[in-house]
Amino acid sequence: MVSPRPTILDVARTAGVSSATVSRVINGAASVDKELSRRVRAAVRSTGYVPNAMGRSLRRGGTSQIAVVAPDAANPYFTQIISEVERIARGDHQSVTIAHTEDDLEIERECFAQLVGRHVSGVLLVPVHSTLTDLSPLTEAGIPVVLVDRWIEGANTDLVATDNLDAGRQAARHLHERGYRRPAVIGGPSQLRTTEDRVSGYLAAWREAGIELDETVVLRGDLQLESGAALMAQILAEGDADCVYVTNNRMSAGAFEAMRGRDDAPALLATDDDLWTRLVTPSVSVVHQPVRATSRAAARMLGQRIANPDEEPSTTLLRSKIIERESTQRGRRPRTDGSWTPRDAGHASS
Amino acid sequence: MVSPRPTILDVARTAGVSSATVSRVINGAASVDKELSRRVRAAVRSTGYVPNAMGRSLRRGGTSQIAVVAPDAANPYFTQIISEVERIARGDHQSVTIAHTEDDLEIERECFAQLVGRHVSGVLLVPVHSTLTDLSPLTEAGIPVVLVDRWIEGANTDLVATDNLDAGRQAARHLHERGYRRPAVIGGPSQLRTTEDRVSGYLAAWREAGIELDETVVLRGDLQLESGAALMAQILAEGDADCVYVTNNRMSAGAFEAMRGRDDAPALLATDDDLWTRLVTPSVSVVHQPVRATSRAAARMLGQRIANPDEEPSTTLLRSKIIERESTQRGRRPRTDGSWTPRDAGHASS
DNA sequence: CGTTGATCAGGAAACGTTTACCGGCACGAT
DNA sequence: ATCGTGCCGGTAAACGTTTCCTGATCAACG
Repeated sequence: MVSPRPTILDVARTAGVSSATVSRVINGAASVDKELSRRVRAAVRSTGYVPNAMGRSLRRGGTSQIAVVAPDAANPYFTQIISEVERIARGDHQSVTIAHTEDDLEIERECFAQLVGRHVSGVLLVPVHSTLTDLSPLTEAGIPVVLVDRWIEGANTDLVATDNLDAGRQAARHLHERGYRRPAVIGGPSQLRTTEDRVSGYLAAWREAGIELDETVVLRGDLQLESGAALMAQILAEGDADCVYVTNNRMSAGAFEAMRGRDDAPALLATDDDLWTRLVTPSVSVVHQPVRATSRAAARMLGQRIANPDEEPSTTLLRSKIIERESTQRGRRPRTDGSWTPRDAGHASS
Repeated sequence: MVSPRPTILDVARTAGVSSATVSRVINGAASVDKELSRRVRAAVRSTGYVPNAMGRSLRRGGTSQIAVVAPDAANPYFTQIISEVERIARGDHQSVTIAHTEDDLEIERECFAQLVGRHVSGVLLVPVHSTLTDLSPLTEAGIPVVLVDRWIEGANTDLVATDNLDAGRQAARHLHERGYRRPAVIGGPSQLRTTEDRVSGYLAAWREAGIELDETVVLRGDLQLESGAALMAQILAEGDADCVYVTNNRMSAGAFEAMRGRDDAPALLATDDDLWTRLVTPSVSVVHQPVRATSRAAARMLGQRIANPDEEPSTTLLRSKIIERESTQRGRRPRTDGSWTPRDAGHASS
């Protein structure tokens, strides 16, 4: 049905030269006679030849593929990393492959083996677990790894992440400065270092500000929207807190939803500058994670680590920043000016 | 620095057998003596052998990689397709590579050539352009292609998309049933078939309902948020329309933003069930595109097309559905119950 | 006991490319 | 005129795997 694809030999025959010359013309390495070069290029066009990447990689001893491995496609870093790393990869004639580990160590392990077998030139990794993820298959195979967002115990590879401890401190300071004094916080699973650091920083900053805290101010969810809603409902029911910091984006949305229509709601400080936070009423103040900058830094770092494998691994921490909106302002009544009403259709004339 | 990776020959030597036997054990095809098989497996473990995918693909004459090609990572289909196709790919021991065309025909062309060279086993494609995208490099190389979301003129490949004409009609009917009579619509660039079909369906349904329309009811934006905001501002300034249908998600958010704080705003019917539409006040009725179902159908279809390349291409159209919220309800006053106020911090005791 | 058939392991070729090596040719210098 | 040098093109090997084909061993059957 489909004619067999032309190989370099077909091109060579058509141009009346050897395969070596064709290769030289294609890769532009050595100098080739003008006339021959012209004939070769013509033959490439006329045969529709496209170099076989498998043969090439086999001979060259390495692919030019960069792998991006993340727990899931919903991870906010994922698409950002993808577009950043693609930009860099395209310039370097590399391609990008991806894999999702679905937060499963076994899948992650298997995935590493595949990447080793495929001789990828580098890996951007958001690991599943801080202690149980085992990088050694990759590192022993000499594959450069850059960790993104999550740290791995004892790994000496590059790391690019946000300074979550600092993010938590900034959150606490922001709320304290605005006069709030009875904080609560919705954290993630205690093994997850990112959210845990945010919680720690938050608590530390409140204590430094002279506020006594008992352990009941920390509630832990599973990062999903529903869990944020449930925990916020609990906070509302207890009625103790006057401000709540939510440490991830999905739970932030849930928390906001649980507060709708409540007059006695505490101030809300959410995480991630997602679209909804500026569209809702009242608009929601957020701790903005520098995802774009992080992704870009990670992609760059991998690029230079591939070019230069034997340098010392480095750690880059990027700072979050607070975007202040209405939800943490004192005494604001956004409901009187922040919403609109669909015009009554009855007024319409046809 | 890094020890060379073991090859199948190292394993063979260690186990005292030939490379052929090792290959047979690994691939589990032919039957091998129990004892030898045991020795081979032991040797694989002790050497840390991982098969070289390049050698394998070269010999087998094909990789097991599925490519996903989309204009940009922000495309709502992108992450959905990724996770669906990955699920299928993993079961089939395939991996997934991606490429973004950045809405650039030249990049898309180059990308196709790469995929041909890499002998990918199939491509899921959201094409850049309905008429200018040229699939022939892929099809001539015998690579199965499934188009997602966007149609290509004259291509006889599989297509999975949403029925946009129907989506537009549903939008019009929804608004008409609720008593609105002076419609407007914010469309995309007229070459973009998806939004254009929605606009056409919308206009057709209004006309069928006996409403006279002139051409001024259609405004065209560039799909970005800012453009939606600008066009909605224009509609508000003219004050003619009593309801507005916005044909893509980004412009929908912009349109909503432009309506905030306006008492005389028309009803809003947006596109895509994004998170913000249910969190804002008033919540926004939407035409929900079945992205998940579409992605899943596309991934399945590619799977079976790879398994079975010579069947007739098919077209699958999935229906949208309307999710009714507050923004298209008559006479609703959501501002009185849809928003909340951060508690005044002054009330707090330390 | 001999022959046939089945089963299974090994040798070697093949996939398509790059590149080390070699040889030939042209040109310049002595 | 002859030799040396340098440039450039071709030949062939090599990358690591799979698989065809062959040969050997063994069992069963005539």
